[in-house]
Amino acid sequence: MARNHHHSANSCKICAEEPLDELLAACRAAGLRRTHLLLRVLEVLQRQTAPVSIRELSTTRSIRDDCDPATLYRLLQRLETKGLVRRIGLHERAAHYTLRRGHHHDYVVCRECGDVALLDMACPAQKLEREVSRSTGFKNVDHELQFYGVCPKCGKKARN
Amino acid sequence: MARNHHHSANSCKICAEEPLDELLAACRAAGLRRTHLLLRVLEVLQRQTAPVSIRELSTTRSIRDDCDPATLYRLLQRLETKGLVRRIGLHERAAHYTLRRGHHHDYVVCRECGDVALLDMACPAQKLEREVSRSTGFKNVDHELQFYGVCPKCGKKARN
DNA sequence: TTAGATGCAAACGATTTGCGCGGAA
DNA sequence: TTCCGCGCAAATCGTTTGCATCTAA
Repeated sequence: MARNHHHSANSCKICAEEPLDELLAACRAAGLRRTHLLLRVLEVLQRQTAPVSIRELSTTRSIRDDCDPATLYRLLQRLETKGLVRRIGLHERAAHYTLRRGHHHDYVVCRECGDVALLDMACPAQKLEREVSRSTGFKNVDHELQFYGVCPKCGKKARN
Repeated sequence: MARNHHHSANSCKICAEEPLDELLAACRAAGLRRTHLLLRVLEVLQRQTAPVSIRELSTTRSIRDDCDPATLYRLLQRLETKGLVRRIGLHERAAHYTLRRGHHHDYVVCRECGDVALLDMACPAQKLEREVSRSTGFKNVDHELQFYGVCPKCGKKARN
């Protein structure tokens, strides 16, 4: 089961690409310092619609040179704590991160190659959060929904 | 963020507890051998409604003695490949497993202590699988839906 | 008898942590 | 000048793998 990570994710028609300035403003407001690494990471996350792993970040050209893994982990933890990125589990070994964009997104993940595509549809779970909270007593409920399947590319390979 | 794993999961009113015999029959049909470890693992999974991690399995009284972690991992991989258990990511470091019961289940996970509760409600994502397949070209689509929140116990602690 | 399971030990990959230094505010 | 963030190195944890041995079928 090789994981290629083409990231064919189509972009969302609703979420406009947030300018870097605004992201930085949000970071400052959250008490983060305007670091070289922060800048680079935001740039990458901004142009990526699919969730990105730390390994992928750390091998990105612009980041590769000046990047210690530990620092990267710490930065993304900070960003997540401040609510600026969302951490997502995709059944890969490694966690993945996305910017928190205008509205909630769900994903389809290929079981064969790990490719992730963004879903551009009304999320059916969001309206249930309240119901879940009511029925279980859990507070502050949000959710994570992923679909898993075999992407067209891998489907084709299998048929040969 | 300590993870306690009380597993307060309430049981599902619909899924009857499957007799061990039937489980074993299914395993045999899948080509698995009736091993000591297999028996023990099935027993534990059967009485647990919440997903269980391999660590939890390996520290269960009945399993602890005769259990090498590598063997346990391999067994659960086999069981998953054969479609007998479901592997679930819960934002914990470790994967969790449940028996594939009568019908699909979703879960609420406590962000503080990691406690997992079973949700006994109609799953809103199941009917979307076809739609996702159609709109993305992914085949053989299923899904995983988890809600995250703060469980009553942890909510109380925070208020003190 | 034989393919499938196991135990042990070692490798691996993702993530975390401690500590002393450097840079943004 | 003061913390926050950084780099480096080592530790930890979950998981995988190779290999010789064992055992259910």
